[in-house]
Amino acid sequence: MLKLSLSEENYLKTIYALEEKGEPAHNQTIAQTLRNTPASVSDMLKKLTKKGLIHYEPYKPIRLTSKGRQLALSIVRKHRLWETFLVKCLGFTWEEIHPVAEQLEHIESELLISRLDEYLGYPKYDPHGDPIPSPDGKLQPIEGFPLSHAPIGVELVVVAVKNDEKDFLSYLNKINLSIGSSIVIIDKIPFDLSIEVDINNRIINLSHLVASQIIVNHESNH
Amino acid sequence: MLKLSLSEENYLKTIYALEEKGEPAHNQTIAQTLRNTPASVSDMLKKLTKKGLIHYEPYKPIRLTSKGRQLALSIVRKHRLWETFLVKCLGFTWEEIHPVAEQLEHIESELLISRLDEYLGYPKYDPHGDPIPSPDGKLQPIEGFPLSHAPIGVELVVVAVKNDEKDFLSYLNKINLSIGSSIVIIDKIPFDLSIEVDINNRIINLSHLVASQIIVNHESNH
DNA sequence: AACAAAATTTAGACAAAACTAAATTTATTG
DNA sequence: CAATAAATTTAGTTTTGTCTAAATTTTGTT
Ligand SMILES: [Mn+2]
Ligand SMILES: [Mn+2]
Ligand SMILES: [Mn+2]
Ligand SMILES: [Mn+2]
Repeated sequence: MLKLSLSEENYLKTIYALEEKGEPAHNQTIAQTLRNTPASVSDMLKKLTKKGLIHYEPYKPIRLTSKGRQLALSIVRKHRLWETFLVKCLGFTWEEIHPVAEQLEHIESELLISRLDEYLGYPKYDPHGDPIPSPDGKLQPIEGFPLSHAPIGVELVVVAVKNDEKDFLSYLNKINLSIGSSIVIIDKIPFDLSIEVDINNRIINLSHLVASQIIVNHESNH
Repeated sequence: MLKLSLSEENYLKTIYALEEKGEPAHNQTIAQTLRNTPASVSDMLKKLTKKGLIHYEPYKPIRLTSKGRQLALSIVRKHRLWETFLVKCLGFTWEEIHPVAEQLEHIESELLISRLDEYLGYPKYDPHGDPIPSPDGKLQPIEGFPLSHAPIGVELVVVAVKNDEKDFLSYLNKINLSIGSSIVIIDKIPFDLSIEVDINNRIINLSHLVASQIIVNHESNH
């Protein structure tokens, strides 16, 4: 199977992540995510095209080919399995794991990943609630909806968060919110779209921005 | 602390390994180990000198500075902790671990390594019997001597092997020899310096080359 | 000590992945 | 529908780490 460089892997993963979020993958978006210049991105896009990993027509949004998606998914699988390992085995907190998993995801060993998967008990979701792709690249979509769109007065369970940034996750720690937490919306404030919620019998106000990145459901996925 | 590239780390580790084996680190030796040309090695040695990591005078053997040794030891520490993890947690055999640890040793995270160390119960030796440097670069030397130099008729314990090559380790698997195995030398054959040994009540002949790379002691280190 | 052989360094080139600045293409809008 | 503005590509550099071929230094041998 095609061997990719570290950079190529990071580009593929970025394009996949945009696709997953439903955002069109434009040069600029990729450049911002990777903190590269658009000129560098142009160069790499040509290279990935030549390798058959993306569909690329200048100025049009970039799409992964099925081979490209397959490779991207295998990197995402590794990322999420390592994140799970860091939390379940090594006692990392969810805001500490992303930068380490960014490195570990590039380790190349089929055996390592299948053994890690087994060791962890074949987890379906990572510590942020994101689905872990199976070895053949299938993934179980998250069942849920943003807390910002949930009804008042109903008991909800947090199943995922849609943001890996340290500041966001530390804030959730501070208000004692994690995957599996129960939440009830007490009130909605029309003025700024913030909501008042009950988390572990403590009432707090969550901004719309925060609430929109917390995915909840009526029962746990796990 | 000084940040090293992947290549720089591999050069430092190679120089350290030669030093550990007592072989003078000449350009050629380093080139062979890393499968690079002597010209490339010359270039890198200049760079490492400028960074204060080696003592380098053209044509003289290369020695690590104390800063260089410190960095090399931290890579060795990571390598050996990961090897231990692969065997103890993921069920790898000792001939499978080296290439994977070669990749994992470059992951940069203090927290990751200290947590891994803790998770493994602060092991003193890796699966090949090599000592694992402490966080401050101290290492507990192996107590033992080569099987080729051991006396006849005495019960011995295997404490280490001085060769990581797959072929060598697979052979040891085949004859059921591992760290902790009991061995008694039954006879020595002067003609080719091979020895007849009893391993788990099976008598076999070991060549001098093999016996010289098996380190034994009168009792286990572990 | 002189000379051949071996080891090492130097010179010059190259590929990968980034950059800046300039040119070009596409999008927006008055 | 021009004409700006924005996005993207192209051209030309740079850095890192490698290579080959040639020059140089050291070592070993008569
Ligand atoms: Mn992550
Ligand atoms: Mn995650
Ligand atoms: Mn090893
Ligand atoms: Mn080892």
